[in-house]
Amino acid sequence: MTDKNKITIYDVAKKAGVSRQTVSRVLNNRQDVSAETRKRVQEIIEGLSYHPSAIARSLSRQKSYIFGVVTAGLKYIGPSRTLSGITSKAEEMGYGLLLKELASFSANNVHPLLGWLQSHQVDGIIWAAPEIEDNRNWLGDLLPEIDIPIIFLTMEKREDVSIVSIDNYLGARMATEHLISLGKKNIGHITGPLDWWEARQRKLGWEAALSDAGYKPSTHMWAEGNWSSRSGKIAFIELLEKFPGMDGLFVGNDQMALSVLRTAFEQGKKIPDDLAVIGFDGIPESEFYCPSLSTVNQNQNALGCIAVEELVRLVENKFMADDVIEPKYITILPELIIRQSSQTP
Amino acid sequence: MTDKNKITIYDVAKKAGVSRQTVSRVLNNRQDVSAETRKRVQEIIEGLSYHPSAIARSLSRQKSYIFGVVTAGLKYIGPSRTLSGITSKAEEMGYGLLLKELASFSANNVHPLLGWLQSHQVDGIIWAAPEIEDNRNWLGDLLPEIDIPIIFLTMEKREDVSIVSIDNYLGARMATEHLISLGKKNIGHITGPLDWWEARQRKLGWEAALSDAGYKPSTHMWAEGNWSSRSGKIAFIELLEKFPGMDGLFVGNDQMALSVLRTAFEQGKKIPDDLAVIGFDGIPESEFYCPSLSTVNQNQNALGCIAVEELVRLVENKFMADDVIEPKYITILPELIIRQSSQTP
DNA sequence: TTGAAAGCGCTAACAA
DNA sequence: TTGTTAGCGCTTTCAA
Repeated sequence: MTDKNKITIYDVAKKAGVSRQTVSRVLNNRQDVSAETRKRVQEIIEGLSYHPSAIARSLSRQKSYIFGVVTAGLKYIGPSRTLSGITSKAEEMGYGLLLKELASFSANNVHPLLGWLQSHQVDGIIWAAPEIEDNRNWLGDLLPEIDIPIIFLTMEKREDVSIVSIDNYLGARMATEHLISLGKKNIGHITGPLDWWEARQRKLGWEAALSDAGYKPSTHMWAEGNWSSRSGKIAFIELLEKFPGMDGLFVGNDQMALSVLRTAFEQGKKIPDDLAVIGFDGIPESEFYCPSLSTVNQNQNALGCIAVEELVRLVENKFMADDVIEPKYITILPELIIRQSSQTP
Repeated sequence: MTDKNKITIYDVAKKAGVSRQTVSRVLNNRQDVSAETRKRVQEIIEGLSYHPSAIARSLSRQKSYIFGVVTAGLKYIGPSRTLSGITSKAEEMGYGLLLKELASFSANNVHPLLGWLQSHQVDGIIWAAPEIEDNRNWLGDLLPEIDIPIIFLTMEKREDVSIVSIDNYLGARMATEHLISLGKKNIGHITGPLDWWEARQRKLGWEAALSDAGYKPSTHMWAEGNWSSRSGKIAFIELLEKFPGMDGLFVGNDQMALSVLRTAFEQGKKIPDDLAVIGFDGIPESEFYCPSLSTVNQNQNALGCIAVEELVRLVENKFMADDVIEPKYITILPELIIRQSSQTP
């Protein structure tokens, strides 16, 4: 390790025989520096392998080029895919990321977290944790106090904030209508945990598709899971009992669908003939389930990318002009992927 | 939004009728403040909902309480599980995280990235991207220039840096020995991409277990995949041809094992009687494969946690004392999970 | 084209 | 127990 005396702009200036401002101008690519001086300074910067302190810059510019990201459930694939979209787009747009993962999905006490982000002068916040129960209640109280642009992911439309969401309702409709188009007449549904907004939206889409086709969704036709494969199995067994005529099944996510496929196999049910199955998410493995799983693909990577793009818009606008941008509700369309589990023979 | 004039320590001081220093003392919980003054200042802080600027603090203290995290492949479950361990432990230890995801696993040009982290004065760096090909070559050149403690995840032992690794070699041995203990005599292997250090370690473990048991590993007994389910299928088909007597198979990860199970089913091979299969990783879904998959569980969450703990040790030591800590190579033991795919009938 | 002075918001060292 | 003075490393006036 080299000695700890870090090199500052002052060292560069001294060595170059110019003032610190001049070095600063070179660093910021200003035009008012003679070519000659610029070159000399640049060489010295190289030679000293000097890195200007981003922290000092942030302080003096009052802009950090850092976004705060609040996420939850990184050990699941969905949130990480979104995060991956966020990192790549943020990199592209020249922003760094300060990451916080909530201890639980439904974490409610966001006050200290917001304070922390504020104190770190993030230029904007991406709220990528899902909407569950009342974990958006803080918005009413705290939002007015925050002077930092925020963009939310996957939550119910509100007038006062910008949101990017995948259209879960539409995806569920598409899935259900697809099963109907197969000639299935008794279509069940395994929901996600219904305190999740996304799970409720998917259930609504299923109900709407059934109603539109002249069927009446009712309680014996659905069961609630919690996204996990284990819960999917339990819900499926429950459904087999209370909805014996079921010939089609829309499952709230792919992981639950995995154990549906397996349990159906164990029980001698033929898929898709006896029972057509479609999942939700489009995780890469679902193509290799046995049989391969039809699913509704949601592009979570794009979700993250779009969130960053929109946030950059909000932020740059705040710094440049003073005309407030209207909050937007941006919707991403899901996409149907048909595979063996719901293929017409 | 409230007005943009942010509240500073000066505003608090003025309102409380004390100096900024006194406010600073209250903020930092110093003892040399009268109870009375402290209380008054605290109330004003509350009332103004004042958040001290972490950026200004970092600048003046020369310590940011931020770690840089370099990761790759967040869209895959492994890296995200590790990241999740990192976030939770960092939170617990009072550190924030500045996140960078490499554009590709094998990204080689880390120079600007290191510069960026340095300029942001991170107190330490967690290098969580995997070791592939020559993407550790920069260590020799750049490491001496970096004055920031770094901890690396899952890479080959070196004397000059601290490393936390899961013992891939041992895990592979355990898996293979387990198959041997079942009475299997012709045990194949589907490797990960062999430019990955982890994949090579697993292959070595498989070879060692075979040799120790008196079998001779040879080229016709293994095939190379790239971690994906699709590649697993291709490799399996290749193996079926060139190693027809195969009655046991150690697969480099669970996703590839998924398509092995499926392909075996399609070909009428009975698992585990005709072919016993074991994977690697222990992803939650593997329990619900059909049949459920035996696997070597690697606790990636713990990997992240331990990395943070060790890094905190390095960092605090650097700030407190000046005696250099010896680099450590910490190893995490994997764990065998036996399920249907390798169960004695 | 360059430099001097002031300030970003905070803390450390010293005085009172 | 409190306040004063400097300074963290940079950028932004303004003047030369």
